[in-house]
Amino acid sequence: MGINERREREKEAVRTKILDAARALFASDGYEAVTMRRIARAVEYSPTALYLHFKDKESLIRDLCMTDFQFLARAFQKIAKEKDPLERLRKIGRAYVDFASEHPNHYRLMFMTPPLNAAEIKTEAMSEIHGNPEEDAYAFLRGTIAQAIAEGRLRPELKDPDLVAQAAWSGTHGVVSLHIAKGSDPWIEWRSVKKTAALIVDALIRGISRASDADGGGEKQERES
Amino acid sequence: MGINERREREKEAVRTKILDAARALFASDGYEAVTMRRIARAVEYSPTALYLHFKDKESLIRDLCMTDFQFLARAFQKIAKEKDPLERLRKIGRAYVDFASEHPNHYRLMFMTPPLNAAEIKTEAMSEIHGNPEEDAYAFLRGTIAQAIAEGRLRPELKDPDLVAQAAWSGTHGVVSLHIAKGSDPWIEWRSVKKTAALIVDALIRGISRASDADGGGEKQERES
DNA sequence: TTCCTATACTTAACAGCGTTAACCAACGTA
DNA sequence: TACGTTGGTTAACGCTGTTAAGTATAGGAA
Repeated sequence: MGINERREREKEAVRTKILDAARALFASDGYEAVTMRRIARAVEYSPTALYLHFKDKESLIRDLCMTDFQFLARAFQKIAKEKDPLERLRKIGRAYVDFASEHPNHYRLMFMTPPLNAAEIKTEAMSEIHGNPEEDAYAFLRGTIAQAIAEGRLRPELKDPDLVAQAAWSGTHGVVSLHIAKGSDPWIEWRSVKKTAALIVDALIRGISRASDADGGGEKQERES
Repeated sequence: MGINERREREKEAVRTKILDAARALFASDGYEAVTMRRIARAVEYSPTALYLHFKDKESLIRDLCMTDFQFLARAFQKIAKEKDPLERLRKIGRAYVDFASEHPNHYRLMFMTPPLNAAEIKTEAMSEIHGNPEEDAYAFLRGTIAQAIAEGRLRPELKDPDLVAQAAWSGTHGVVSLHIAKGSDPWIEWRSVKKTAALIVDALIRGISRASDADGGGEKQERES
């Protein structure tokens, strides 16, 4: 009965082939270049063939994102060995900024574009990932904050790990998304993403740390154009 | 010879009529509802008539934005009377978040959507606005930071007003843009924009303030769902 | 008054988009 | 050998931004 399995394998193969083509289009030609017809041309199928593998463009894109989210989560995993939660927080910030700088088109898709169907669907594939710090980048960040709170490293009024995690996330997201959206605006003398991100991460960590802790960290001054 | 002037007035009238219709569409039906044909239907002209008044959709949209930028700058003007730069900074943050919360569709257009023509054109109308704190919101923010630096309120290593201004901007932008783009993601237990923004603004101000100044501010704890 | 030209506008059309309906050919099964 | 399932196709619909070509009208000149 390996015959059905073989078919499923083949189907899965063209599925990932489609996803890879879409990803390549994103990376090379940017967001608006990714159309169903161009993806189809890239994989040498008719445009309608894509609909045998994905319900519509929206869900194709969402599938694309999901693997990218896991990619980011895996990047975070390399930081997991850092014991000190505040230092880990700083490294998370750096890894996040690196990811966004290296994959701006993916970043835009993942974090700057509201889903077309305002109410998103909870697929089962996602519920496995969700909450698991090894595959869910937000959970990893949240866990780091929770540890900092548990160890009494944060100011006493900061007791909600979600709130603090979202604030921290917002900091780095703000820097990178502003650059992606407005970085070509000639009216502003932009400073580099790296520098701005370093400043905001340092200031934020100082700002949420308990007084006795607030002087540490952020010591090394990076230089750049 | 008032005849040409009258014509020009009439032309200007339908021009603003078009812009108003587009703005209304944005506000009521959101970003992707704004199409040339729908604008045209709203003003009771043929779709192609819009091209007599705007080069293309891109520049129509940009014109729309420009008046919105000025609207934001005027909102900031109400804060100008606040003398203390750090307190003014806090109020800027609040006003910014309020603006974004009240006009999410405009916000998305203004700050979350990269321009189609990567290289933006410097129109003369813009060069009048640029740098003038009364019409340029960024200039107003930058000026506030510069004052704080001049008065010795910031940590000594923070000497570049653009860098600090961009970091501060990124903080609030991060919060609101994350909510606009991902606020309907059911996997995250979102905290309110207001609360998150208050936290990040307070923490940031604490984090960039000179040590002697860092304990002040951020005293009142707002409550909400 | 009559002709002419510039101007504001329209209709028709093009190419590309996401998506659906109808059709077709090949394969595994009975 | 006949049959239904499966993976693919072509044709088409209604939408998008935009251009080309045509039309009516208003103002100036004869």
